[in-house]
Amino acid sequence: MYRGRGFYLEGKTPMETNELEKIRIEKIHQMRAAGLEPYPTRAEPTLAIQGAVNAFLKAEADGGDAVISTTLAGRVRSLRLMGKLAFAHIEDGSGRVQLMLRVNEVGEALMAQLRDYYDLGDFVEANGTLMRTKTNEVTLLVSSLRMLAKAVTPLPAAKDEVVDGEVVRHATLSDPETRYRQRYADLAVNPEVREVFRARARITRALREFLDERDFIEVETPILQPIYGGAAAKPFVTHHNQLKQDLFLRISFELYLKRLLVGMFRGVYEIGRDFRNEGVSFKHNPEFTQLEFYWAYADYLKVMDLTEEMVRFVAQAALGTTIIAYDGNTIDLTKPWQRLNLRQALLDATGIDIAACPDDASLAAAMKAKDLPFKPGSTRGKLIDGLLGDYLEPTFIQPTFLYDYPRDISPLAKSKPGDPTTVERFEGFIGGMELCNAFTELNDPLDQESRFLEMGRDYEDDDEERHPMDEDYLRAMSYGMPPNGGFGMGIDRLTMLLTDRKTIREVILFPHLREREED
RNA sequence: GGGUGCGUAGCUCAAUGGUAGAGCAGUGGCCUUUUAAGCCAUUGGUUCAGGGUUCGAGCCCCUGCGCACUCACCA
Repeated sequence: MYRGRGFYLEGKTPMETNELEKIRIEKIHQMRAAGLEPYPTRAEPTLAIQGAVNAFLKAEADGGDAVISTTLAGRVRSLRLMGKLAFAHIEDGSGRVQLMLRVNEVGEALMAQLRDYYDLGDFVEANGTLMRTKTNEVTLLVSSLRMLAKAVTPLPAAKDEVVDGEVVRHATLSDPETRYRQRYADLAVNPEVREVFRARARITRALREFLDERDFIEVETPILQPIYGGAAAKPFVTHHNQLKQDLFLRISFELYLKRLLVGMFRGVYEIGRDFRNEGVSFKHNPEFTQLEFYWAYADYLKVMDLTEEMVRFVAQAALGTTIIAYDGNTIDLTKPWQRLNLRQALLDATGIDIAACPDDASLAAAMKAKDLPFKPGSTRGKLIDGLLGDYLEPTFIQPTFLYDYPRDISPLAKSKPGDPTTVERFEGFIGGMELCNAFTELNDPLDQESRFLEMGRDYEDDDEERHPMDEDYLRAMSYGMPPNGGFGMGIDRLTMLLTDRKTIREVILFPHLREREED
């Protein structure tokens, strides 16, 4: 449940501060009155917790009685006070360690501070020596302890139990709404959530490494664009006040990246955010991260090969394996991907031969004859796209390329020689989900111009998805663009696959949620 | 945007239309090796919001808000 929040300033009325928070705020005042600073400016841990524990384990393994003295910092995750003895666990993102405080080592005053001022969730710094307790747990025998940052609001986790080295959480924060709206609390309390985002970072790093090694250059192109393009999607609109100019948030990077091939880069790529003003779902967020690359002198077959290699490389680099589990399925990225011709795959799945239906009306008639649902008035390409989404995409659990797409939904792809209705384009699927989209890029400026004009006609009644004519892009292409293969992949979806998450919100730190009214 | 479901203490969850509860956290006491939470005691609620039905509503009805699932649109 959401509550409007307020600030607690001394002498003012606390607004919406709950009982637990009032107690902790009172402790802050008491600490300051006692000459203790609850938010000191600097911390000076000598090691990360896991580093210290590892050093201790290594010293043990070496058989020595080496005394490891260290200062560790972290968040208090458990606290057990027993008068003249106390135990706590602290955690810092690298690991966790137990603290033991004995009155004869730290003195009565510190034991009293611990009792009166310290709570779960506080950041603390402890100096001491590492040892093992009677129950054999690696523990810092504390000689001094101080507050680094007092937590006012209690973290929502209840209890952690360590079973065979695995941390089991009892009654942890699990409400998805709270987890997404307060991701900081989710991350603080659920280590497996942190691991998803660590994996995500390894994935993007591996993609860069893979492309950099092959002499692609990473570039950055405009997010604010006067003309949007490169995909069939509705844009977000914004406005530049001083220039009195409406601008769009980009829906793809494509048209800018290909301009760079005109400028004599052999291979360019960009990893960044796209924005699409459309519905949200388990695989759609209004802003999402995309990788696009364009590769001079390549075609869609070379791009297919590179895609296989790249996804395999990323899985190995990020997970240490090329065999992954997704939604109960085992997916083998080691093997070559299945490659299916779109026309043949649709014929097998639906009995409709799209080659025998060269226009909107004939395809709609064929679908009607088979009792397949469709949206009246759709173009041939949109009908095919619908069939693909309904009858093919969900069946592609194992890695699959579907290739040779209808021309009218692919205005930036090059026609297949000898086939005016088809372009050299493929999409890659894993886990029943579209992962990437690529084509042999159209580099004929005259053909490109007529495609823009066709799109303008087809989408006359549908302003928002209409591709506006990009004259500067045409000018760039008319200077000469090398033949090239282009590629786009959703990084969020790749991360879903590699971390076995079933919704895109689990792989986006701050997914878009509807704004709540604060009262 | 449509359909279905859900919303109770800080967290995880109970409660035939009849006094709103439990565990954990919090608070108090005892305790020098605890381990899910040492032991004992105990506080804590605008039941998402607003209407309605009823002697009586957490529960039934209506409206709104949010979330989840799903359909549509899309990557």
